[in-house]
Amino acid sequence: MKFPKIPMAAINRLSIYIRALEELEEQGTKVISSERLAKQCGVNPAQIRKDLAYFGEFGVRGVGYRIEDLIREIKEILGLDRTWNIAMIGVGNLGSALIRHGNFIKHGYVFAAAFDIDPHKIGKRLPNGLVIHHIDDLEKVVKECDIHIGVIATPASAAQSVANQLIIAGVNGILNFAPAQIQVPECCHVENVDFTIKLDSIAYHLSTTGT
Amino acid sequence: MKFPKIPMAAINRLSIYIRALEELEEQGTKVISSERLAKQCGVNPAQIRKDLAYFGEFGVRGVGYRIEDLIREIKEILGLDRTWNIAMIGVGNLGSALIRHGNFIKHGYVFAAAFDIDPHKIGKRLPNGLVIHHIDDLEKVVKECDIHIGVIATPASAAQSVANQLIIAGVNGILNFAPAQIQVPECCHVENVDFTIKLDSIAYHLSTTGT
DNA sequence: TTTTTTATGTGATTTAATTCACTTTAATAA
DNA sequence: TTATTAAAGTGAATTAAATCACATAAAAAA
Ligand SMILES: NC(=O)c1ccc[n+]([C@@H]2O[C@H](COP(=O)([O-])OP(=O)(O)OC[C@H]3O[C@@H](n4cnc5c(N)ncnc54)[C@H](O)[C@@H]3O)[C@@H](O)[C@H]2O)c1
Ligand SMILES: NC(=O)c1ccc[n+]([C@@H]2O[C@H](COP(=O)([O-])OP(=O)(O)OC[C@H]3O[C@@H](n4cnc5c(N)ncnc54)[C@H](O)[C@@H]3O)[C@@H](O)[C@H]2O)c1
Repeated sequence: MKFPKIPMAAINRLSIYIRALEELEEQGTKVISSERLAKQCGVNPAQIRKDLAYFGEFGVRGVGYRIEDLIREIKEILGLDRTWNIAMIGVGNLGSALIRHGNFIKHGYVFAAAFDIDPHKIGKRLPNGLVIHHIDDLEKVVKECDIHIGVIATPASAAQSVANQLIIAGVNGILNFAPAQIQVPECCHVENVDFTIKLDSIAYHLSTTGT
Repeated sequence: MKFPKIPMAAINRLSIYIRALEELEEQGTKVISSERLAKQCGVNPAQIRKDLAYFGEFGVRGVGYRIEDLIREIKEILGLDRTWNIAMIGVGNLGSALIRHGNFIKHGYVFAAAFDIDPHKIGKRLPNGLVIHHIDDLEKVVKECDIHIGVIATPASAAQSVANQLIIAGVNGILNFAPAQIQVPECCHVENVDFTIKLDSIAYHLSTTGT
């Protein structure tokens, strides 16, 4: 494969493949074909082979993919052969639920610092041991804790200003839960999570195919 | 337009247009061109016109779109010209944060009932007044409360069984927060929310464009 | 060894989505 | 009333993504 531009959808599928492969590994399976993996992930087998082919040759013809190896390879492709330190901005309802959640650490994501603007919250210690910093200490703490990803869980009205502060602090990856379209420079990558868009899509389907 | 098959991406964009339009309406704007709306939403103007053209003609040539009318039209397209009653399954960390969250009601989504399997939680009253039911009462309560959408916020291990119960109860729209691939019949529409996939995508971008 | 089997890797094809570029229509100015 | 301007609507072109179908290579069987 020459100079392929890699579709974003392919990257997202790699995450899905990893989930399935890890489950299979737990069950003791050693090797799997693109056909069986495809069935488990609900995609086309050729899709899996092509997605992987963007990055190299990881299978054995006539045999399939060695699961242990493939997991390692995909993790390396995605940059998951390390841990990522995350800053949580906005320790409210959602922010604290996310920090409390144990699943992120399993995937190598570590909440390394938490920030808020509410004076009642600053200095408080969370169940997992983190102390809540003032948002104005962001740049300092980001450097100290080697943070590369920021999660925005503030009200929408604060989202853009928080994003600006993150970028000044040198954070180039942002996961935004606020229902606001934030503007960032080219160097920064933003992923938005908006549950209401998903609900809207469900409502559409229910409405069009008899309630 | 004859018999267009509507791309799923178009439906999701309609939600984004609504958000922007509602913001504009609050600011007192009455009319907007596809060009200005496109800039605000970060898409191509022709995209907006084509997305809308799947459903009819809503603009005025030479003028633009009357915001109030367009909001109403899009809401009707998406089936948002009504309220939707939702059941929350799994009132843990995430489930209770979602129920507590005030933004859903603004969009017409009402948490009408909550369910869990933990005996300590059954019968407890949530801040918003809902009583937590046992999951085995799902079918009965779904009927009583006219619920059409189910949100799964249980551990992944329970997700498939919960989905089965929802479908038996006649719920055909599911928003699934558990990191599990659930199997449902044709008639049921599932949307998955998986934050770690978004984080993986951020990790990939940070890794490829020098950390 | 040689043959058969199996499943990857990939160029070619098909399908889908997006964008362009032009036509149409409404409003405004001359 | 007529010309001009602005922006929606849309068929055509482009671009991107997904799938097919077969050549290729490894392993197993003969
Ligand atoms: N809670 C949910 O289930 C849910 C669901 C979907 C979307 N969201 C979105 O997630 C965001 C957070 O929701 P929530 O329910 O946790 O809200 P919340 O009000 O409980 O928490 C927001 C927190 O952000 C803090 N904050 C405000 N401005 C800040 C700033 N400039 N810097 C740092 N911290 C700041 C507040 O002090 C508060 O602690 C909102 O944008 C909401 O729309 C939440
Ligand atoms: N909390 C988060 O921030 C977060 C983030 C991403 C994904 N998730 C996912 O969301 C789900 C919920 O996460 P959580 O942190 O709220 O977990 P949690 O353990 O706090 O809550 C799960 C709840 O589900 C209930 N439950 C278990 N089996 C059930 C069943 N069969 N029927 C009804 N209720 C049942 C449990 O009693 C518990 O109250 C998990 O799958 C998790 O992976 C959570």
